[in-house]
Amino acid sequence: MVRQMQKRTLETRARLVAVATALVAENGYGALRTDEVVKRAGVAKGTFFSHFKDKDALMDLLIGAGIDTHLDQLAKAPPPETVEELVALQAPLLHFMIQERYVFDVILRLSGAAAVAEIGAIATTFGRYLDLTVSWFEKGTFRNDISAELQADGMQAFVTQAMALHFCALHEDQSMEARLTVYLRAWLCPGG
Amino acid sequence: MVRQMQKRTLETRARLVAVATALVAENGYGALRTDEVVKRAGVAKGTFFSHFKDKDALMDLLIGAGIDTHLDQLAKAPPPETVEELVALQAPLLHFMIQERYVFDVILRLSGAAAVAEIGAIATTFGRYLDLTVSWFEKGTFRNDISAELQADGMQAFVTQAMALHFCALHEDQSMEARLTVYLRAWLCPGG
Amino acid sequence: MVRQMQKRTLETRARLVAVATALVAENGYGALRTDEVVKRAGVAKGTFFSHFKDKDALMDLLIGAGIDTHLDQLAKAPPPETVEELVALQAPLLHFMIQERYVFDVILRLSGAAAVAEIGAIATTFGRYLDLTVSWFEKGTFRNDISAELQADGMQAFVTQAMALHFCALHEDQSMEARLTVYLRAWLCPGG
Amino acid sequence: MVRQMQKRTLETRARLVAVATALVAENGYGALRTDEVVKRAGVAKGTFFSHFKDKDALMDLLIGAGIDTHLDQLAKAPPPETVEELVALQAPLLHFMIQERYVFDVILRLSGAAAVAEIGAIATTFGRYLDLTVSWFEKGTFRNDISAELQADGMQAFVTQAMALHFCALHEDQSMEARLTVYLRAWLCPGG
DNA sequence: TATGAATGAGCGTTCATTCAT
DNA sequence: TATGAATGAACGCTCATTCAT
Repeated sequence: MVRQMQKRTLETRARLVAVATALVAENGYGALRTDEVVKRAGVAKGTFFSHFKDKDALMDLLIGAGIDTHLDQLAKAPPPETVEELVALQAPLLHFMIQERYVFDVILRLSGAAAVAEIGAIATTFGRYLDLTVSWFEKGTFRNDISAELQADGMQAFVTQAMALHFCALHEDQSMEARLTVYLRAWLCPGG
Repeated sequence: MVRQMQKRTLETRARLVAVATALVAENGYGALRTDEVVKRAGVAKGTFFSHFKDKDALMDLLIGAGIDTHLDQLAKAPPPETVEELVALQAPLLHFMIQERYVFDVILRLSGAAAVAEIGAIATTFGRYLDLTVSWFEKGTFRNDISAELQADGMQAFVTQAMALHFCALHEDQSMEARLTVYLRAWLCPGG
Repeated sequence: MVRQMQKRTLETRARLVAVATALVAENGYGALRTDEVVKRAGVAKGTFFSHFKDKDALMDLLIGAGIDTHLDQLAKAPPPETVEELVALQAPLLHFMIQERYVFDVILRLSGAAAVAEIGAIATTFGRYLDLTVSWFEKGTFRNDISAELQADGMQAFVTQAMALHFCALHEDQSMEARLTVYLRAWLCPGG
Repeated sequence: MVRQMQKRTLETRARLVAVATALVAENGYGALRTDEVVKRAGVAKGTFFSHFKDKDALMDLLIGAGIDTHLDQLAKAPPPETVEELVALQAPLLHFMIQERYVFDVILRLSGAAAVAEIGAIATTFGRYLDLTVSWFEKGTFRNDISAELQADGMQAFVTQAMALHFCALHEDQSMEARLTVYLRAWLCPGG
């Protein structure tokens, strides 16, 4: 049985997260420094590392929370019925993920947990993301020759590709949304 | 007119590459340290950086060469005519790219050049890779509703996705090849 | 009147000592960590420090007990009558003290109490050690030009020197016993 | 062949040592902080650690230099001919070594090199100290029944003992010099 | 080109000890 | 007594990159 965390523990952890969130808002994710978090939170360095295995664990939490907020919006909206709606609905989330190269890199690294024991916020949230999109495809609005899961999986692949190309100088001619639209049309409306 | 490189320069560069290749063979790409390279090559630290812009430039060269070797094999083979052939043909290359998480990360980072001026070996080789696969799809063996370029682009997306899931503990049930086969069938043979 | 310690208190303390003893047997004195002790004893960190002023107090107890066990043997034996007997009799104790560099360092630090109030197990035991050796010299078997106390004091100095050289790479040619024998012969049998 | 250090290297090292020496003069050995040394010397942290394996290596150098300075004085003086002269001559050195408990501890730890490869300044200087005292005893002023080396060795043991007791509350009644005098008389003038 | 000492900012670690509950 | 989260001040380390010679 997992021991219940004490109130003080939760408070300290919350303060660390709050401070980190504020610092990210000020300077971005890539500029976050553990020393600054610790200093502003008024806790000892050792306390930070008794709450988070390392800085990445904190980044995982922060970015995971950011993704989750966007997923909450997606979950509220009615299931998209066209490729354009699919793209438009997901656009805010995707822009969150590519706001900084650093953020995108962290997500690429942590979205697939290397070990089951290491499933963190981002990996969890990507599970939720996938579930949500599967539910969209289960309406049967798009392809019927393949499962909803596969449609969702494929969309994930194209979303990643579109985001990756966003950081590529050779593909500046098109917006990420335009690129994704082309991909998804070919993926979800073949022959259409 | 570009000044012809001097013999000694070429020799030094060749020695650095040879040493790096040997070290990679011993300890893998991720464990390569510039310190070790220069030490074993018998040159100074600065010499390394007068031959390579940065460590990534060397990695780009080494990994790019590895990819190119595999592409040579692909180019020799007749264009694949089924999804199974597509997967089987590319499998060696893909396994090269996922031999180490570090290698996969470098490829993800460098396959799309961040700036036009930074097109290196990996980016070049990925261009070649794309051209080659486009030529396969130009045979018209697969989809006719979308361009060969788009088919190749999509395959790229699925290949990346399949490789990424290779590093994910939650997806150890299926081999990369199996995963890719499912993807490509859905992508290249919709309704089939 | 000193309040009788409660049963639970004594049990907790005994458990802490027992656990620490076991851990020392497993990993040595230098590797003992309070974290491990309290974890295995199933008590809180603070409990440890309500039983022992600091970690040194526990080490003092543990090592002091080890020394005492050896002193019991020395006390049982008849007073040594030659330098060889002196060395042979004390050898087990000395080897206990140099089993680990860490142990030797703790003994050096605690054998002379820094403050009268801080006389602990090791300091006490060293007092007993000195008394015992004084009693040997009071037999008059060795020097008669100086007091038994001084003879014992000097032996202490040579014992310490011999032990210290044990940790010195430059003196690996001779065993501690051989070194000590030479010293004591010169100290206790001058001109002999 | 050991490569000749470059001028700049020597300068940097000298600056580090000079700064450390100054800081020690201000606050004592125990209060020396690597961060402060680095900061005041105007060099990078990494530079410090490329010159000294760790902080102990610097302390070894500093304290070793201090001891050496005193040894220079001892070397200049004529060989002592009485126990009183022996004590008086060495007194400044001994007081240097017990000026701080921290210093004495470092000396105890480093005076006997644990490995031949680790022979540092203090261990070297102790070798010199021993050689010097051996030369005193070679005059034949004291004992003739044992070698000069053994006389020197024994003096070392008593010197250590006398210094150790200096930090011991139970022996505050006598000065270190008085204690040492008693010891050396018994050691060097037996029967006298 | 070649040299290699120096850079440098940040991360992670240590672990005995304290103190509010 | 017992609890255990928090403390805290260093230290050591990393290692690709730069720059004066």
